[in-house]
Amino acid sequence: MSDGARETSLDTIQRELTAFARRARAAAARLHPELPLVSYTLLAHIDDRQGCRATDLAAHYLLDKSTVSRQIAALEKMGLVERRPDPDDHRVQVLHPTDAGTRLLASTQASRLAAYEERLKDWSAEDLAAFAGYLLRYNATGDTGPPAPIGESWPKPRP
Amino acid sequence: MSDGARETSLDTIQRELTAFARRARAAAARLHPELPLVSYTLLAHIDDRQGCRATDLAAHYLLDKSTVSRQIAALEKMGLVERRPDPDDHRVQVLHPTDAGTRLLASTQASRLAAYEERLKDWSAEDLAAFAGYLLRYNATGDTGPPAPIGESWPKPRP
DNA sequence: ACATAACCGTTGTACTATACAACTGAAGGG
DNA sequence: CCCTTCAGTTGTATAGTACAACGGTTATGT
Repeated sequence: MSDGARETSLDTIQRELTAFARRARAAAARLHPELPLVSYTLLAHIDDRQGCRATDLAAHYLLDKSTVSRQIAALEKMGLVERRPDPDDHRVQVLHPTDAGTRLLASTQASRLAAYEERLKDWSAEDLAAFAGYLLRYNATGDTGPPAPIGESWPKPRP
Repeated sequence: MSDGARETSLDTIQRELTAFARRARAAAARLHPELPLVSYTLLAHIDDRQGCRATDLAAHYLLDKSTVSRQIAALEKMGLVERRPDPDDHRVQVLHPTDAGTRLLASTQASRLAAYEERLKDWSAEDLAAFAGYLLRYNATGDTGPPAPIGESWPKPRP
């Protein structure tokens, strides 16, 4: 297969992922004016890994700690998460969703899922699985899940 | 029963696409501090469809016209696009990239492509093609949302 | 033919998300 | 004990965005 085909694929991937990114927020905002996209994402993560720290969130999403701090503050003010002191280390705050947070998250996820189902209703289960697999694979490269083992092409140290 | 599998795929797609969106901007900013993501995207579109109107951009990216107006103004101030009056309709401005815009876009696209190549170097050409195909299909499927402003069938031709 | 509607773009205002830098407070080592 | 490192907060600045109100332009209906 020619390099041209590979380049075309890369170009398409770049273009389409970017196009998606451009619309994701707007779509999310329309779908859930109550729980902004970022808050939703962080809340979902907190719920997923119960008891995570703000620093974990920052590392996972490549966000500045100040950004996370403010987002968490907002979530707390909305009564969706609570901070618990870590007895072992008084610097850290352990984050947990409140009942309200869990409930709101569930309902948000449900309607979000419904929107995706609507949008992807014509896709076969096989295509969905394959697409999901590619996305996972894509995001896994260069992700900050398990401490990056290898070269890590994106660390971007500040000069 | 395998509705569960379908739901899992949908959930993964939703989660991973969102994760991507979360990082796209940061990554783009690090990669090209000179040309912000949004400006880049709009400039690319203007270059792609030479002679498009601001309203086209707004419709395509689901942006408010005021947003596009300001972005265009910024691009113009940077000397990357120019507005030409449309003789047939004095309301519209026809947008064209300047030489500088074309050049900057080319260099930006090149290094962006290189970043993707680096990131996806382990993927086979077949996987890249399949992933690109899924993304195209995803983005091409009717844009959802309560507003559903206009028919907007999204032709999305690829050059 | 003209009033009215539809449309294109700009500007004023406000809000979210974000970064960077400076700071406080808490461990952890010499 | 200092000194460094780490977790989080706060001050400040900027991009990106939406919504609403507006001015100019074209299309439509009676």
